[in-house]
Amino acid sequence: MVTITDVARHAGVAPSTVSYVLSGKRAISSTTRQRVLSSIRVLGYHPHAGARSLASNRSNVIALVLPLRSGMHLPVLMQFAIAVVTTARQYDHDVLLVTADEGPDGLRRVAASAMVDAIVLMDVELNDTRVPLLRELDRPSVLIGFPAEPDGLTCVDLDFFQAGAACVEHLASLGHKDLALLGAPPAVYERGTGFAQRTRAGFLDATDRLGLSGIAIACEEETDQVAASVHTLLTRHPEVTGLVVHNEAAVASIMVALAAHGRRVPDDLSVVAICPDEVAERTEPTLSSVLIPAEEVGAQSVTLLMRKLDGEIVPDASLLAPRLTVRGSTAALPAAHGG
Amino acid sequence: MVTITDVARHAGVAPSTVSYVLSGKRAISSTTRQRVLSSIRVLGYHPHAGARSLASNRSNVIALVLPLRSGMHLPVLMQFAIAVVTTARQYDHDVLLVTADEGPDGLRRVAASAMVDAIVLMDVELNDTRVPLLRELDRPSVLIGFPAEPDGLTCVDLDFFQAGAACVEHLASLGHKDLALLGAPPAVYERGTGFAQRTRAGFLDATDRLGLSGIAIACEEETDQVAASVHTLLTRHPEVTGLVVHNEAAVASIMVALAAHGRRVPDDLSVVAICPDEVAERTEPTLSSVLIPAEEVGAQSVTLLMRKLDGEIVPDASLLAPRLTVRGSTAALPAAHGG
DNA sequence: ACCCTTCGTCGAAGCGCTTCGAAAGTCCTG
DNA sequence: CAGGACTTTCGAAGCGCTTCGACGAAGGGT
Repeated sequence: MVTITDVARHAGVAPSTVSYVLSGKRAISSTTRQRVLSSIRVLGYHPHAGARSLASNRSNVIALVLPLRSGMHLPVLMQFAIAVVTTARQYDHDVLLVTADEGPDGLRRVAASAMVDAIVLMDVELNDTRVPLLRELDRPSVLIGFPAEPDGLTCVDLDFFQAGAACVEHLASLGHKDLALLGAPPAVYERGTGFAQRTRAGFLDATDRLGLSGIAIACEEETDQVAASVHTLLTRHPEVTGLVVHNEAAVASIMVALAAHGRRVPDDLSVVAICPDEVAERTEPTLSSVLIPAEEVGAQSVTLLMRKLDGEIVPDASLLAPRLTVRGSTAALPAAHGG
Repeated sequence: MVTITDVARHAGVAPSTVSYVLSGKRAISSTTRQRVLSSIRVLGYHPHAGARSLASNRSNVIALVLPLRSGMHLPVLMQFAIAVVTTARQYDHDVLLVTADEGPDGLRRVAASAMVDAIVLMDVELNDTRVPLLRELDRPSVLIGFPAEPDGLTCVDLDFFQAGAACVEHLASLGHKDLALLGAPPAVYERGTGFAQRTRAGFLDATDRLGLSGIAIACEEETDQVAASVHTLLTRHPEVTGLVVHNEAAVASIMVALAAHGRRVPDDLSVVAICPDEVAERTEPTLSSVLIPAEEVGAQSVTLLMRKLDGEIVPDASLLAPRLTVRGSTAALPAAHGG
């Protein structure tokens, strides 16, 4: 192994000088710096991470904590993770992947052993058991999602309230007056995952505000139950012409169920989904949708974390604006509608 | 921060004694051990990871390297990742997530800086640029997937050859004689990702061996192109009654396209897929399938890695046997078939 | 010519841990 | 009861790095 002493000897300087060249914490003359850098290159020197973290109290590693319930939609989780890693690297940090199945102890361990400098919590729930722990740990942290009491915590997420509203506004602009929301499974609402509720609130608020009729119902993920939900909705509320779907897993089944009911999309019924682009583009017709900007959320959370590590004060809540992409599943309501 | 010296003082022993209690590398009397352990608990001591890695040359961290092309199916990747983390924890190791977008340098960096003891490479391709680097690094490693020249490398994967064969055998056992394989997109075959080719080889070998007719064609992932492929297949080869699908992303579209052609599954056509269970269970009818045992592969790779870290010799190739689950998409060929 | 800065570099201490050799204590054996 | 063989614990060195104080050399003002 090549050590800083080897580099120093090769360059004819003191080890501390090499350290200062690398960290830039003191001025080093240009000629010396060049000599040191070239020695580093020649010898293929890489600082020993452990030694560095021992001496400097900084590991340059952040923890990325996966949610407790892996019921969460995996591809989106993965997109988050990739964005977090990529962004962290831009700040010269690495990422330690921590699962919650050790319980909160895993978090405590990586923090207390000085393995990580800071923490990103993914897919935070309203009553997340990891959150109290986070408060007692002294490490900077950022949450993706919102817990019940986010005071003093830094949280990042898509603005689901706005997302729900954006869907309503889009449908309203096309002339639709009778809207429905097919949301997450009932269990998700009960569990109190914030995003489902916030979407529903945004949906209801917007329909109210615009003087439209809006029905919000939960929706399971399994094909047959989806069919049942759709059946119930369409028979009880045949007047509905605009449908908002906030349930990635059920999207495909819902489209099938609508077809089975003889409702053509978008001719008879316009559909807007809140889901990743890839899901929206894999249906027939493609879905107008509000995407979950996983990359943006991941990148933003790391950026905030780095600012906190630098001692900056950052805003408590960062809500990323929804972006609605119009595709093939929404169309204007025909002028003469039976009503 | 609580250090080993604090613990030693509290327990009335030398720091080295505490260290030996923790590592078990020397015998410590039961009474002393109890005293030390209780001090550790009382003080809430966690060893400093950096100091430990500096002194012992072991970081107890392994690198998990994501594939270069994130085109790979993300949920499966995530399942791998979770399994790797969970298993690593059982061996008291943590996992550093490394993306390949820094190029091979990222790998070199984490290895050379002693940040990780060993490396797991996910989704290895036939001509993977990371593989030569792995050979020059001295760290133990395990690959998930097979490169073109796996000599001397430890590789783990589903046995795709057997998987292709298993699908054929299942269909054959139901009396089907004319089979087809809808595989990965052409680009995947060209790129040389081993698993696609191995499945095809297994499929063709088995049809050959059993004296069946077998047609293997590639298949894109987009809905309209899938429809075109299915159309071509069914019109050119109307005799086909058994279909093997090895393309997760296209599964749903294929089912739709078959229906559009008036082919009922499984009445007119039996379908077996090679895909994760969740995909197989979300179609109508549910799909008989060979699953990609992501958890098993992830766990197995870590287990092998740990054995290598302990200096054991492990087998070069670990092929996990396919397991076929019969669901609703396969049925016996009616005795009298127009042929 | 002198003192006072400023700049660039060096040397040494110390981060918290592991590990090796040795010391102290215990127990047999002859 | 001396001497060997263990057992259990200690002390100190050292892992590779950062950082702080200090020092010599230049430069500026008087």
